[in-house]
Amino acid sequence: MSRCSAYAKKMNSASVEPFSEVDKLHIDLKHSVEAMTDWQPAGGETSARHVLERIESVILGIVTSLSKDEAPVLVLPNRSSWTNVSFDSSVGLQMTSESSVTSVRCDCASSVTKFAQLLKILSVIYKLVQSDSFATKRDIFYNNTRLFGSQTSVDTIVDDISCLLKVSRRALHVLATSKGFISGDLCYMESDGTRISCSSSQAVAVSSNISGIRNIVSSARFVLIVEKDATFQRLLDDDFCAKLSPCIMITGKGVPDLNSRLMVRKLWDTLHIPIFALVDADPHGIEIMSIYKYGSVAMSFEAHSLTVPSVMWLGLLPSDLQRLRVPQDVLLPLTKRDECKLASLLKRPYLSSQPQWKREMELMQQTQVKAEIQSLSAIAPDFLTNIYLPNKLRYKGWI
DNA sequence: TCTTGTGTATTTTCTCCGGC
DNA sequence: GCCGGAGAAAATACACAAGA
Repeated sequence: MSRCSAYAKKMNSASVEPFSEVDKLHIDLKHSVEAMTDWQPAGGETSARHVLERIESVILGIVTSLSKDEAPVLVLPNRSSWTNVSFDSSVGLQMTSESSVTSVRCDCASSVTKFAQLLKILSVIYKLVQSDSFATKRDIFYNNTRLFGSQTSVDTIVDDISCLLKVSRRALHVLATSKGFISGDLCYMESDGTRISCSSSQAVAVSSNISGIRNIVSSARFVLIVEKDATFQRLLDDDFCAKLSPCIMITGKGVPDLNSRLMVRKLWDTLHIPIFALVDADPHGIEIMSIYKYGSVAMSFEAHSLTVPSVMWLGLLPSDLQRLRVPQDVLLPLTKRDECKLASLLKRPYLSSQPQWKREMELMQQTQVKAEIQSLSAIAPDFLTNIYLPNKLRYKGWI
């Protein structure tokens, strides 16, 4: 008997209520949220007045320095330093100190350009907030391409300003094009009143104004975060959401953009249903899943509105590769770079609260192999949709 | 000399565009 | 139509230069 039909037989003969484990998890999560007296949904938007006041206070500091005949300096918290970040199991990676800072001086040749760029973008943001209009980072770049040089510098400075003023990028009236897609048992209303239904066979682009979403209606029993668009499309083609159980699927197409992360957080705040991650069994897949669950260092100052610490790792687990006897020819050897990435992931502060994750990563280190989700099709073309995921959900195969 | 800051490289995903 | 390159969005790691 083939492995595929053996699993199918096991599924059919199972006496347990389908997905009762998912429902149990749902109840546990609801209770844990209710028990958290200090729990609050992702914060509301900072008022426009507030943002304008903070920009004015920065400008006032510069004017004061000039009036004293001193060179103005902008002190930015270092967004790439782990020394400014601490781990809180209920929030994820959070910027708690500003012991490491970057000083952008206007009297220093190496930072005078950045100083000018910061002031230019601050002035653009001030006008946008004042006029209640919005612009994309690309709009800002084309505003003065000679000054900015590349769009990368605009991206970095917008996030630096967001961190400096302690307000979200949305509150600065700066948008980024969403790259994520969502599908499944979900209806909601956009800020402009447009009613969106995600239940059709076509996926819906994740909104670029998540805070404006209201009237969310769903009878989904769980949310499935899918790392890659290719896997997402495959599950969509197989009608995974409708066939298996009412659910919501979302993909951020690789490293997730802010809107996809905000959308997952919005669904968690509203529905309190289990959220599972389906990623490649490689260091980058684990990193992507960690960004949804614990956040990133660079955006740790906004962790309270971006992370969902209840995210569970559903697959593809390194131990699944052995358990399912995935053919050796579809497994890939770990590269030197993968090994470095894995070693750095094992040092992350949140790993101490995830012993099962740690064991899986150590297993990857031992076996020296990685695998993509698509490698499951080597067992059977429909293995992922009809066997792997249903069994994982039925038999509590998440960690 | 050591620390800090900056720039580059690399990874993931996908889309778009031009050439063959 | 297919292929390759560029670009976009997100991330981290590392090398090198500058300043204290």
